[in-house]
Amino acid sequence: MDHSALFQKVVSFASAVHEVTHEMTRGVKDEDITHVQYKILEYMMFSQPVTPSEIADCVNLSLPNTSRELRKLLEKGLCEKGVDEADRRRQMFRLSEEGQALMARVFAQAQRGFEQRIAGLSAAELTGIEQALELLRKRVFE
Amino acid sequence: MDHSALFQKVVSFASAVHEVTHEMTRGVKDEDITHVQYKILEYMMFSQPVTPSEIADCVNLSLPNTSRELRKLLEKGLCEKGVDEADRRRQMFRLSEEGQALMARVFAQAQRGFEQRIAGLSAAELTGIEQALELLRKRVFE
DNA sequence: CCTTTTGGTTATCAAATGATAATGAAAAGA
DNA sequence: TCTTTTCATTATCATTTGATAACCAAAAGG
Repeated sequence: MDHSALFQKVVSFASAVHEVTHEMTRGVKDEDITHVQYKILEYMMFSQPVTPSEIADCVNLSLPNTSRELRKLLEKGLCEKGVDEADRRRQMFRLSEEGQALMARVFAQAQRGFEQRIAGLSAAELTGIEQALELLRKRVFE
Repeated sequence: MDHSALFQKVVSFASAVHEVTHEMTRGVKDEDITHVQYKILEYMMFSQPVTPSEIADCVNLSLPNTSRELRKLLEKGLCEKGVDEADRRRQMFRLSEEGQALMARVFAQAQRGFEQRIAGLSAAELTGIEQALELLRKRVFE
């Protein structure tokens, strides 16, 4: 079975998501971090604590490069490191206070952009959006 | 009015889209092009012909850098250049045969990944996906 | 005409990212 | 215990990307 038409819609949808994301997170430029460093911090926000291997998987980075970026984040004081006492090979990373504050700033600005986008929508429409998000996430985007 | 919860869902959804996109387009690595070059070709697929300025806008690239990447794509024979006779400052770019073939290969592989993701879904569910895509695109992602 | 603006190109440099090899330390397994 | 595997780090290099200045040609606008 061929679903070319649907596939093309998904592709161009993904492209739109990329562009809007890029626009909404432009506040990152005001902070002293690079784009991949931001991705790492963002990932830490949603799942803490995390190991370098997990980060490498989810952010699509090699382990050595992940390690390098984590070191930079540590130097900037944006995250903290601990050891998993159950398995002392595993290094556990989490956001520091400062890292949380940074992400709060970036998110606050992004959220303002988001609020503008959805301004004027009814409660029913917002529910529709939420359901659409969940549907796509479950069926298409893992 | 504050929609933090919905906003967070959008953020993590966008992140999932990024990841799946990355996974589906890993066929790009087999081709002799970089990621931004691929983005440019992808953009050309959906709107042809395009000027450097338009590309720069949509791919979030400065004009000089866009020009540089377009030159590389020309050298690789993946796109063609023409002049807008109405306004001879404007350069019109479009995919070459070879560029189309390249994109066809990448898309074919990506579509296989997509087909696997949606394998086993009913026609009704597919329609639901399509509607969700359109809703989100219109209300949230421009 | 002459000036200004717009669209594009080239050149150049700094920074970020990708890739790989070598190493170490802890755990798992024989 | 000894070997192998896993997780992580450091170091290094090539490539890609970002940013900026200088420049050119065509159009627009007096």
